[in-house]
Amino acid sequence: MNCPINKIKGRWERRKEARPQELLAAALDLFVERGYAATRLDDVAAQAGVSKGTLYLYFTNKEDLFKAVVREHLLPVLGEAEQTIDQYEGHSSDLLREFILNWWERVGDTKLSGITKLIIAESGNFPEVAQFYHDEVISRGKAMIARALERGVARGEFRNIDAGQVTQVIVSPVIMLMMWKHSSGVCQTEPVSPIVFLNTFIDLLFHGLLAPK
Amino acid sequence: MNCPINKIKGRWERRKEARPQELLAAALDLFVERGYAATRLDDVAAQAGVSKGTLYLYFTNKEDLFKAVVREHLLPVLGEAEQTIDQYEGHSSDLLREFILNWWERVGDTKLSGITKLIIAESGNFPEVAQFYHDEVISRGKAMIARALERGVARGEFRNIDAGQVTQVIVSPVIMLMMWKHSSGVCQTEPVSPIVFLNTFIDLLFHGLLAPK
Amino acid sequence: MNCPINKIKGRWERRKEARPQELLAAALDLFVERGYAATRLDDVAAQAGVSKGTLYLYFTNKEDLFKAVVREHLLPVLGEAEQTIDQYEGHSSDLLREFILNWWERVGDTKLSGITKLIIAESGNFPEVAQFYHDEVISRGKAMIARALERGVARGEFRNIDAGQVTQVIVSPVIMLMMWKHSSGVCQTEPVSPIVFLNTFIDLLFHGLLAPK
Amino acid sequence: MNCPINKIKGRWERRKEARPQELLAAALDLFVERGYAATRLDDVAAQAGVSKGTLYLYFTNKEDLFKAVVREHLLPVLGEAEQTIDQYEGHSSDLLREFILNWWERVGDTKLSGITKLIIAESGNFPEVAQFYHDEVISRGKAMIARALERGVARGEFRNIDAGQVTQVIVSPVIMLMMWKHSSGVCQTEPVSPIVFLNTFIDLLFHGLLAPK
DNA sequence: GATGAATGAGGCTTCATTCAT
DNA sequence: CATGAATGAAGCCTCATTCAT
Repeated sequence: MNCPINKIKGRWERRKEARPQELLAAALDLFVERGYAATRLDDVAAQAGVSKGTLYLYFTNKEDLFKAVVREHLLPVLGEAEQTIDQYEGHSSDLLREFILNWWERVGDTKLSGITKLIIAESGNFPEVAQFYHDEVISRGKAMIARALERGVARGEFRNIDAGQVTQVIVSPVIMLMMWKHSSGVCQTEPVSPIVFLNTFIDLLFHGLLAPK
Repeated sequence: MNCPINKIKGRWERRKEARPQELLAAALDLFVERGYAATRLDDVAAQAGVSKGTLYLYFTNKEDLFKAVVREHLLPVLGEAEQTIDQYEGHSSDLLREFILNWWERVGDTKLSGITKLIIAESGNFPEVAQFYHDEVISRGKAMIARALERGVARGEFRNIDAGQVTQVIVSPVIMLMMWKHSSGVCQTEPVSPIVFLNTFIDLLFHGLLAPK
Repeated sequence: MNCPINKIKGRWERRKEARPQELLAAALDLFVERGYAATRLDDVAAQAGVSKGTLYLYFTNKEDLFKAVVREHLLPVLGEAEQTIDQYEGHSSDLLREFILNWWERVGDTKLSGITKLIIAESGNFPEVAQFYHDEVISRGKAMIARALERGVARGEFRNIDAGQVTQVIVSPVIMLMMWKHSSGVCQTEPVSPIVFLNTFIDLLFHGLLAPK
Repeated sequence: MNCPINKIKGRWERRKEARPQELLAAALDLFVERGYAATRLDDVAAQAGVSKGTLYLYFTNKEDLFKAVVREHLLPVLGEAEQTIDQYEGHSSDLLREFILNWWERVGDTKLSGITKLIIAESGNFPEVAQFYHDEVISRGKAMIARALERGVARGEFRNIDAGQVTQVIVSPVIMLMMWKHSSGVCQTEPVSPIVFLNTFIDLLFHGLLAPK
């Protein structure tokens, strides 16, 4: 019952079911590190500890692998955020602050930020990937922010602004941070604390830069 | 005056000047359209109307070609901006507004914005390109903005903020716009007027989002 | 009677008979539809409703599977035809006509025609398959026709022709029809009724094309 | 003027222009020997004495290479045959005999017969190739024969037959011979003289098999 | 200077076969 | 008996770079 064979069998079965997860983890790492075009499927397989061919047992091709990575790692975060917003009860500026900081914590401060960078960087060269990402991630994300803004306006908490425009403004600092994080030193000389940066931004967003008269 | 060094330098400079603008223009177009890794030197040569071999007469390799594009098209803009800032005499908030809008006009609203995107997107895969760009463009650009901010603080026009942090805040909307522009519709559903976006941003930067009490 | 050999043989025969007809049927379908090299064993197993591994329990490899298909589906037809010829009692031209039409009905108008096409098309790339097919099918088939022709000559019903040559002539229309059938429209624009074609051929074979004087 | 350099130069320039022909010759050899799917472009290049990449300087891909082979080697033969038929002045049975024998001599007895075999064998797996071949070769070839038959009927030299049907009958022996030739021993034990076979066929076609009463 | 033919390493994908369970 | 996960050799195609002319 405790012989080596059982151990081996156990390990194998566990791996069999874990394969897709291992591959997705490896793929996420490499897509984030190198981008879409530059990650070689050979390397993904090697990093997952399997051979090239094994990868094709679980994913049709590179594009399918990428989509699976997004579905596995990014969509759940979106789902949770949607719930949070729908159930929020406090002031809309707090909702936005929480949303931004949460977004940073759950995505920006994670490998996942690399996916955002990848899309911005390479979607032009891979239209199908771009389309998929837009439909599954971008449009859902934008709708969430716009809803929060409209809520603030409706409750008289915000000036009467154009939700679409301000959505892009709100989006920009987090995206910027994600980019910087993955530009590995090209765009910043000394390390900047993302939290400090975001608070600076939110501060400006709500109180402005001008000195009080 | 007639020593060998002068002869060599003279020949090199003549050569440098003779480098066909067509090649640099074609390279800029394609780097911007497809990114660094994805532009084929074949296509650059073809678009410039010369043969692939000719390209190698003027540029050692792809990297050298890219550096030449940056030197030819981006560095002059930086030089002019530096002069403007040093000579400015008005309120620092006007200086910043002018700087941002000018940056948009001279770079963001131009093919050149594609270079910024390219660097952010791909510098991780090409360390030498990253190093070059940082040294020649990023560090110079950051220094400019920091100087303007410190001027504002010194003249009592701005709250006493951390110049380094705010530099990044100021940089973000223009970089965002440049990214969006080159994400070919993936990141925005309806077209956004960059000028409107920038004014929204500057507005928030100086007056904040909160409704007046 | 009880020696190991018998046990092995017994087991082997039981195994052989147990070889699922589904696998052979699926293999026939796919070999006919796609050819030898292009049928994937994955697909054969899937179409038979078993796993790929199961296929290897019954057949050593692709070649063995193909041989089994031939043995299962083609050899019985040959056997029956041999009997028919040996027992025939009428005019040799009727024998030939019946033979040709029967051949069409039992093979040509069936999936089995695809095997003939496959052999002609690909035997060059698979010498062992070619050898097997020649020994088991071709040589037996040719012997049959030659015997019928020699019978006709011996009985004074045919001109004194070279049986080997005429064998090939007789063979050609049926083989042609089988080819056409599997060239999926490439070699014929309008659909041709095989029966009409064969009768045209037999007509010409016995009466010639020239107008009667 | 006669130095080694000149010799080398001469050789190189000659090769440059001869490349496509060398590649087409190698491709024809290998397509004929192995079929479409089984010929590796590496081997084509190697047989032409160049590297893999060179092949892609002249042909977009495998399909394009195959089409070029057909255009280069097969279409000219068709053109000549069309002229011959249009200008013929003798008896239609002589025209047909000449056509068949000429077809054998110019195509069947040549490597080109392998193309016919390839198409019959593999067109089902490569629809685009099939379409091309049908449009460029099959339909033109059939039209030719039908025209010759209709001429014979119009001049009272032939019985009043269905041209379409008989076209297929006439086509069959040559196609059969081409197949046999490329079935390398699978379908025939002793070598058969094609000329003897064709004459046997034409004989039967015009005089029938039955012994004179 | 200019050309463009040639190279060959490298990436994606397929599939017959093996083998632990 | 049956499974299906895993392998890895092999094939198509791309493209930065070289070099004879």
